[in-house]
Amino acid sequence: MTPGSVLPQDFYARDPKAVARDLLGKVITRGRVAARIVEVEAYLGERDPGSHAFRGPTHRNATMFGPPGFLYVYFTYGMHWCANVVCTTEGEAGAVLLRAGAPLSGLATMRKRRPAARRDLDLCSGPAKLCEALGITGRDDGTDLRGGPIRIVDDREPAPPRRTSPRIGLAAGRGDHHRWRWYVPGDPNVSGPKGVGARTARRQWTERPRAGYPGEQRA
DNA sequence: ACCGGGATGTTCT
DNA sequence: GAACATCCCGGTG
Repeated sequence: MTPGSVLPQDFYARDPKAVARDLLGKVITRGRVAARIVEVEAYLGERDPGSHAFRGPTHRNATMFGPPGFLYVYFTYGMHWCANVVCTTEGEAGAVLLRAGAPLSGLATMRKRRPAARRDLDLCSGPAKLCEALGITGRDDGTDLRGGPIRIVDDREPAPPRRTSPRIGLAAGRGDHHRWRWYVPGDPNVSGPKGVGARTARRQWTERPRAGYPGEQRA
């Protein structure tokens, strides 16, 4: 993997939907562990019923209201961490949820952190899995993505193919109809809806592999 | 393969 | 007391 350049703050100081789209294909790193981002979701802040910031600032979502280019990490379902990238400007709470990645390097470390993963395909194929593989916890909330332990870099690979879909896991009426999820079609690490109709829905959302995209992993 | 349900604790009603 | 931006395991076909 080429070294790559850290994404500048300007990259994050935009509408979360634009940031989400442009984050596909970028690389998140922690030490020697790295994954290519293949699935994200945009959350628009106080005007988005699906966002943690919908009801204004709280202790939990404070980082979202800070400057762009920082990591917002939250705890959910009593046992999982999820990581977001803070967008727009200080005082606004736009963010992008990192939902899945394709393992690039440090796979041995990932496997150690995620003993439940039976295949490499299970290492980063979900928001909480990605956090666990990269060792992201609440301690990393509020850290700078340009200079902290966790960084997002552009390794100058060509932009991957992109698709959109409704966001996953939102209750009805929480903005679940907006197509604010972006993913790389055909990448097997992309997470999908669980439960009834998963197979049909997954086909609809993930579709078929396209031209071989660098970093795309077939395990 | 495809489901169904349990785990587990913080946040907000 | 309910909801929750989830994951994993074990049952069944």
